[in-house]
Amino acid sequence: MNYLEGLNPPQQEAVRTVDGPLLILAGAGSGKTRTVTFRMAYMIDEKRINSQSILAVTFTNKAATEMKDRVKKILGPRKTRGLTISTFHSLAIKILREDIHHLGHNNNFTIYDTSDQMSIVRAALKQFKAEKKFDKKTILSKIGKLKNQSITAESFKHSSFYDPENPYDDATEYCYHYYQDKLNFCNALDFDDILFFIKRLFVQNPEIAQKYSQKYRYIMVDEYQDTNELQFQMIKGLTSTHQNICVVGDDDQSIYAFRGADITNILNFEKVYQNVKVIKLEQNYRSTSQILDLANHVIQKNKKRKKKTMFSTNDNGVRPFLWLTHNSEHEAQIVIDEVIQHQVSGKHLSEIAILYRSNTQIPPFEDQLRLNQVPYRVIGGQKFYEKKEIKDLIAYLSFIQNPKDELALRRILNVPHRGIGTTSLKKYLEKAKERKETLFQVICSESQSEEKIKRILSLQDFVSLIDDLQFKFKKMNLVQAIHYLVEKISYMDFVDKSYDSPKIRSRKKDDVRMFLNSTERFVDRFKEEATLKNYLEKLLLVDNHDQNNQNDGVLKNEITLMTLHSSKGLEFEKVFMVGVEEELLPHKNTIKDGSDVSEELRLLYVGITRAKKKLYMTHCKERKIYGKVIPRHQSRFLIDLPKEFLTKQDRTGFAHLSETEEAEYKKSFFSNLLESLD
DNA sequence: TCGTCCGGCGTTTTT
DNA sequence: CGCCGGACGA
Repeated sequence: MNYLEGLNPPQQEAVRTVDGPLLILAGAGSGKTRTVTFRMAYMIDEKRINSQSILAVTFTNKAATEMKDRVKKILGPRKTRGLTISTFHSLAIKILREDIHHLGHNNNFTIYDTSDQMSIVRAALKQFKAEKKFDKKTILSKIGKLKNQSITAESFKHSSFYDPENPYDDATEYCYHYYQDKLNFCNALDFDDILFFIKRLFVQNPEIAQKYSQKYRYIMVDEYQDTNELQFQMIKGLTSTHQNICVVGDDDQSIYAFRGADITNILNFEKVYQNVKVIKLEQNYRSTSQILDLANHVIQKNKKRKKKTMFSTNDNGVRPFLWLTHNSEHEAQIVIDEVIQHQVSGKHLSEIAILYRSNTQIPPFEDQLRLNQVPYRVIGGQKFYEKKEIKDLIAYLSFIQNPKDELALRRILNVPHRGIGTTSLKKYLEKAKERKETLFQVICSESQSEEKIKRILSLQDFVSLIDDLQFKFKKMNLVQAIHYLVEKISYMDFVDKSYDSPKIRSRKKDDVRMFLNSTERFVDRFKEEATLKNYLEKLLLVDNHDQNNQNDGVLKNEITLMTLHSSKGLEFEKVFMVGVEEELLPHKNTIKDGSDVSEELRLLYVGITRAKKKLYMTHCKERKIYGKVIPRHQSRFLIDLPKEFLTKQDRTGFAHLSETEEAEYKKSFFSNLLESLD
């Protein structure tokens, strides 16, 4: 097969450039995934490079899976075998499971998620006892940022990041120590640690970095503009024995600085590696030229960027709209009116997306969609494994796997209720601290007590339950063992007792069943690889976006609602970007004290470039914020825009319609009203 | 030990 | 306006 056919010259150049550092600046809709997957196929099939020495790194599992599927489609499963396409975190975990002992840690570690982190910081703050109240979220994000800068709890106080005048730094310093001690004690790592440990491993033992670098002779990184400092360091380590590094990205689509993404990684790539070849993919195959013109015009206001201008040979199309509406209800109403028009004209609803800056904008749209019985799907929101019931069961699994996992133990100790509440827990925790033992060790020895009081008896029951479970999980396969667990602790009965509303009860029990089903799917898929450890890892790293998406690639007839952030990488025929107004885009918190709003502008750019054929933006005259009506203004990014870029229409009256259209509209409005009264 | 009431606060998100 | 977390009472 000729892997260069059907590609434009810069795309071909990118495919052919296999050796040495390569930076592909791939603008929105420029056929990036196509180029990258063809490049891998070319390397394996044409250049006869062993697939085992090729590594592609992505951010999300979804992107990794997609890339794998696309390469498999080109090469077939046989030639694809051995190819590693992985997220940063999965790869890092794989390396740590093998080599973390060089840092004096146990490879049996557990991974703590955000809510685990929060409960540790909460406990730390309780012990810190300051007059002033500190916000645990702020502390946690400070700790995360420090880890990203390779600052340990010990080095914080002497680092340039520590400001003795700032009381928050004092609290952070205390909490960081408490937090990290707790993690160590529990044999746990948080998401930042996973990368931080890789860095330390590679720095302290360069021969290990070299080992992996020699294994992966050809490395590719997707969405490079989103990498943070530690991810950059990890790639540096992996390329310590060669320079075959291809990074792909678009600085104009960098929207994750708030979580540590460092745009200078892509801007400085040419300085870090020698003899970098730069290829720009500037032809857009996605949008009409009027949509693209608007996008180009908007983004050029950003000064710090790699210069690149997208062009297309597509149709002119329809000029994008900006609609002014009364309030958020009216905004939703006219958007959904348009959606219905699309629907009655017989077109597929999967062609439409509603994009917003903040999840708080969702309710009026959901109301309107339900009212009109338009099928829809909201992306994001609460993750499956964050639901209480699922967390309970996962805590059992974590504890069975890692008996040092104190958080898991605390979670399950009184679930279902065994009469071991916070008072007893506190007592045991203190004893554990005194004796330098784990919580479970204390509980075991307490249960040995001769006293035949209720508390001791239930402790004994608990200890023998855990004993039994550990045995069963060793002996049975995962599905049988988890079913046994749910039965043994009568978890369904516990759920029944926990909620009054029958509706919520059945929803929660469905969640549990869904969890059991997903275990079955996991075991079916991974067979003998389906260990408890692997399952826990998979659960935590699972992609928020594809949990509802176990369908077979057939698009459902429903519209999609999601944040601008989630929309990156996707495309739709029609896009409605709603709430394009000051304090929402740019968001309120980015406006204050002359801070940088360029990321907000890029967010607008990402939204615009999702649209293939039609783009509608909206803003309101006023909006209810936390129950209070506030006057609103259109986004600064769209003011002063020359007329030829955008059709601005006032939809609060009928001014945008001709007289006959107005009569038509009023007629249909009143007949709709009469219908709804039936 | 568990339920209820009140006060505070409120982005974006992956792993 | 609504959720979450802490305090306090049964």
